[in-house]
Amino acid sequence: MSLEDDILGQRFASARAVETLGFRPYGHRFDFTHTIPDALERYGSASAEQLEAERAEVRIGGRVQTIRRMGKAGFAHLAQGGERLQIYVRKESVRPEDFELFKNLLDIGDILGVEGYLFRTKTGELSVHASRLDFLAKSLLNMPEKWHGLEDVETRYRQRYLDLIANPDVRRVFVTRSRIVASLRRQLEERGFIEVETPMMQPMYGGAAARPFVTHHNALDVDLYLRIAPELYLKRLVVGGLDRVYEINRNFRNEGISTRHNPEFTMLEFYQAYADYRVLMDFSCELLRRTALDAVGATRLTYQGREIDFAAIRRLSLREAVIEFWRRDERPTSDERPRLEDLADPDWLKRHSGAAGSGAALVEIFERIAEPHLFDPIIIYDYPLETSPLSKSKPDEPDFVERFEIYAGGMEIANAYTELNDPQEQRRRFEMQRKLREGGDQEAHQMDEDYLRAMCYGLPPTGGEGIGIDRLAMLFTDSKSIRDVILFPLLRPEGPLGLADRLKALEE
RNA sequence: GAGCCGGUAGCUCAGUCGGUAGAGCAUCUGCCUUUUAAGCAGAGGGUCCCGGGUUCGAGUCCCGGCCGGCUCACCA
Repeated sequence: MSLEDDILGQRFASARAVETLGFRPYGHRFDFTHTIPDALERYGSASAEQLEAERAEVRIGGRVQTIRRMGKAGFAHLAQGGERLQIYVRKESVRPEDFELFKNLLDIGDILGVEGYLFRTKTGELSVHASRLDFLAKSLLNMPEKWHGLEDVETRYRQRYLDLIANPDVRRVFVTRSRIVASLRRQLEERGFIEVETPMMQPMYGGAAARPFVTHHNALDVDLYLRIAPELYLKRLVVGGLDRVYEINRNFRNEGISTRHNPEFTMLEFYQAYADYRVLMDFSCELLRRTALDAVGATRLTYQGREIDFAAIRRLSLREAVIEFWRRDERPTSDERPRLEDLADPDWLKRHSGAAGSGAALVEIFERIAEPHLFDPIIIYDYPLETSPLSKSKPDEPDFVERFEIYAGGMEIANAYTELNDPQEQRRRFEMQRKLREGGDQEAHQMDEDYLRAMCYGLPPTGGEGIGIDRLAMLFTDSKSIRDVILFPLLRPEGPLGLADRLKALEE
């Protein structure tokens, strides 16, 4: 018999004994007067004398975190909402069954309700002087160690609930993530955007360059793709007159997993009719500035040891960025810093990149030369048309489109453009993509005639933008890995645990 | 997909040159009415990730596999 079976058996026996004492081992309801954070907020600064005078009666509930038993009395900490409050259980102050419960049957991890009055101990800690205990739930398995918490990364991801119990910082990360999303929603709502939900299962995937997950619908007998982006559906809605529309939801891309990539990730996409990418640049800066304030209370923050400031976002064209970040020592050749004319010269581009087209080469060079250095938040604008099949071209530079990306912490966090709204031009772009696809580019955009049809009815001039919520959460919580801001990141499935059999054996 | 690193008690970790498997917390028994990483005395608990191999002998060395992390590639 392993130790864990031993513990499971002990705890199961303890749950039965709790029942024999007259408690329910798994309670139904507990009417508390304060959450633990509320109680600390309300009474955290009250002096011992004030507490004694007021003798505030409270009922609190939470998970038992520590127990210190001393013969005829003892202390425990209850944890709730990321905070903890001490309780003091004295034999002569509670019912006999309460003390029996506390003395012999309570385990770390159990959920307990306590009624009593607030006081301060000798050492000054706010505590509940218990008059009555309620048993609310038994914990049958050992909790992680109290001092070091749970460090095993795999267990933290697979059993996130344990991570949340044992590591208070983890809770803060996900609270911050929630604040980010709430702030973005609030700002968009304030500007008259409405939130919608568009299909996650799509007969044709588009709106980004990525490989999709495929699934199958039995009744219709059709293959469907999990969406790689909601873009084409949101723009159909703009055609339908939803001039300001947004969606915050999951995208799925069947690609590698890394510290910056999870196969499912959350994206905000919003579309504003009658706006262009210049309007979105200004809006983005304000959006990020206020999200930072709402999420962490400041626009300056530290990411991986370096300060970044969301109130001061630089703007640089893609070509300017290549020139600015050009470094001879990172090049295999001894070329001098290029001039703008070089970046327009197909021969020069061919010499410096293996990519097929001039546009792809320019982007490849940018990603190699400049991207790693984009740590401070920065807007990079004017991308080659070739790599942007859904963006509107620049009137004075037909090989470039009105598109920008925002980088911060060395990561791309947003992508935006003036939407292409000319159906003939869109058809030609799709045909260009089809040629790339026939040339072996699996991620090239598919011809989407249904989308073309919508555009034929007339898409107003529109600016659209996508912001990666997970990466924003990484920046605002100083997380190195995207898995630390996703509650249940994708892992290979575990084998059978055998827990059902062990529980069954206990019952027999 | 490639390279590097890791997997030992429920948790956090030691384990020397290949020679009987260790500590703290947690658990169990006893004592203890203001403790707080409570304390004191005692006890139990191991598929050393899995499978082969070398060896008189493997947690330790070799090979294969599984799972995870990091870096790179792809991508956002």
